[in-house]
Order: sequence, then C-alpha cells, then structure tokens
Amino acid sequence: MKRLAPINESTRERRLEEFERQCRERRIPLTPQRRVLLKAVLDLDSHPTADQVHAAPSVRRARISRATVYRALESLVRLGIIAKACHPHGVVRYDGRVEQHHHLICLRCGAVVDVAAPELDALPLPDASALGFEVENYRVQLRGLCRRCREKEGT
Amino acid sequence: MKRLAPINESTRERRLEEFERQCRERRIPLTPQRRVLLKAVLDLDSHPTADQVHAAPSVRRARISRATVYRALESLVRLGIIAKACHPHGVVRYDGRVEQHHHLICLRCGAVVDVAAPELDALPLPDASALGFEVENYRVQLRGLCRRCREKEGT
DNA sequence: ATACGTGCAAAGCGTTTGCATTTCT
DNA sequence: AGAAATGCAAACGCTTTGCACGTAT
Repeated sequence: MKRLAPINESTRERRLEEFERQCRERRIPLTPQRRVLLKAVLDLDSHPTADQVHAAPSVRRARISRATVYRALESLVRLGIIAKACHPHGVVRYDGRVEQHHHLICLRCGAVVDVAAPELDALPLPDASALGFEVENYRVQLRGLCRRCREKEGT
Repeated sequence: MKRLAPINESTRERRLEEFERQCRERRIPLTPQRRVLLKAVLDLDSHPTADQVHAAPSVRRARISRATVYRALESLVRLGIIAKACHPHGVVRYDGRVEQHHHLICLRCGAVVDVAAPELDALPLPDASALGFEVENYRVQLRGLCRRCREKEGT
C-alpha cells in the first residue's frame, strides 16, 4: 500500500478547468474567491478543515473572509469538485481528491492519510437499493493508530 | 445487503458485563452514570451525537449533566466499549457496535445506516506498516443519497 | 485515603446567518 | 437587470474546562 503522491501540476490544471466548465454549464458564478479556495484545497493535500483553508497563505493574501470560505467550500462540494472526508472528530474536513482512494485514519489524533490500494478498488459492491440508498462511491477506512500516537501510548 | 437488526437483549447484557470487567481490570471507577450512558448508546442504535445521548429519556431521568455525557462517552471509547463513527458532518457520533460492520452514508443529510455485508467482511487488508500505521480494523463507507434526499433532489 | 468522576457555569471553538454591498452572467 | 456571492459582525451550537464536591476502589 502506498501513500498517494501530492496532486501534481497537470492534475491541478485539469481540476481547475473542470471547475470552470461546471460553473458555465450549471450557470453558477465563477468567482475569483472560489478559484483561490479550490487551488488551496488541492495544494494543501491534507484534509483541511475550513479554518485551515482560511489560514492558508494564498487565501490570506486574497483576503477572503471566513464566511466565504465556509460557504464556497460547500458550493465546491455541491459541484462535485471536492468532497467531504468522513472523520471521527467533530470537524468538517474537505478532500481535494474525488477519485477512488482510501483512508488511513488515526483514531487518536485524527490524522488522515490518503492511500492507494488496488486490492480495495474494485470491491463487489452489495446492493443497497432495498434500503432506499443509491450508492455513488465508497471509501475503505483503515482505522488504527499512527506512529506518533503509538509512541506516546498510554495517555 | 441487510440493515443490521437492533442490538438484542443478550448482546446488551454481554456488553454491559464486558464494560464492568474492563473497569475492574483497568482499575477505572465504575460509576452509575457510565452504565446508564452505555445502555443509552446501545439502545439508541442510531449513531447518536453526545447531545442526543444526553436527551435520551433514560439519561434525562438519571439527571446526568451534559459535561459528564461528553466525558463519559470519551471514556467508553477509550475503553473500547463503544466506538466513534466516522462522519462527513461536523459532529462527533458514537457507535454502539464495535464488531465488524459497514456504513451506508447519505452525503446530503448525513444519515448513517449500519449494514451487514459478508462480501466486505474479509477484505485482503493492505500492509500499512511502511507508513507507520497499525491498522486495528476497517469500515467500508458506502456513500450516496438516501431515499428521502433523492426525492427532494435539486437543492 | 486517594484518585478519579461529576455537576455547574463559563469559556472556547467551529460554523451559520442576516443584511447591505459587490460581482458575475 | 437580475441572480448570486461576498464581507462583516453577531448569533448559534457543539464541546471543553476550572473548580468545588462527591464517590468508587
């Protein structure tokens, strides 16, 4: 299993174009703020909270208000350009990766690591229609403890 | 794929005993509040937030303060008697089920449904040790839209 | 006896909202 | 022009904390 490499330049470009296309198609205003925020999420490549995005240098420089950060990130999610990461702690976290991938999650500190695991990428998906659900995609969450938390065990 | 049946009487008893055993073993005070809270989580059988647990009739009756609910639930998690559910919204949710199971998650309203899916129960787990992680267990999150949210689509 | 849990109230964050203003299409 | 997004500040809701007191071991 490998940690995913950061999103590279060409993927980033593609995602930005995808974003602009979506905006045009769905007649949604393409504001500079949203573009800056999308770039920030893609560049952070962690699973930032809205506040961490707000604190990113590029976002600070653009003087984007906190309220806009919260609202714009939700818009990007609705557009399907970014996703929300599921997380055991009580904070919303955004995920710049929308393709299939999986998460290593530290149950103690909440760290999330994106991983590629081909053996988990084509699981036989059970049929959820009987329960009224329409499944769009799935994520495998590998839960445990990261190195740092294991080292300071016993808290 | 089937929705999991509510936790039955005998399982509940077993879990309560397990809790008492853990307390004795690890020399942790076994308070009546914690017992009430554990029962409440097992009985709720949703994925309650701390506040929903606090609002449960049995908890109200016992007049357990909100602060204690928050602290005691965390203790139960540390004891491994209950778990935290990973969730895309910004609230901590507790899960009374600690055995292997999976989640149907509505990306819109955040509903979580516990499901049994034998075909997902014995996945070939990739080796995460190179990344410093020690994986304890995993959950497959089937993400999509629940019936209700699909019906009022287009928001 | 001692360490730990509880209750209360206040503080601390993360997040949302109302409203006037600005910006995009 | 019209619809929608932004910024600001205030409001809100979830969660944590300090402290005095109570309780389990």
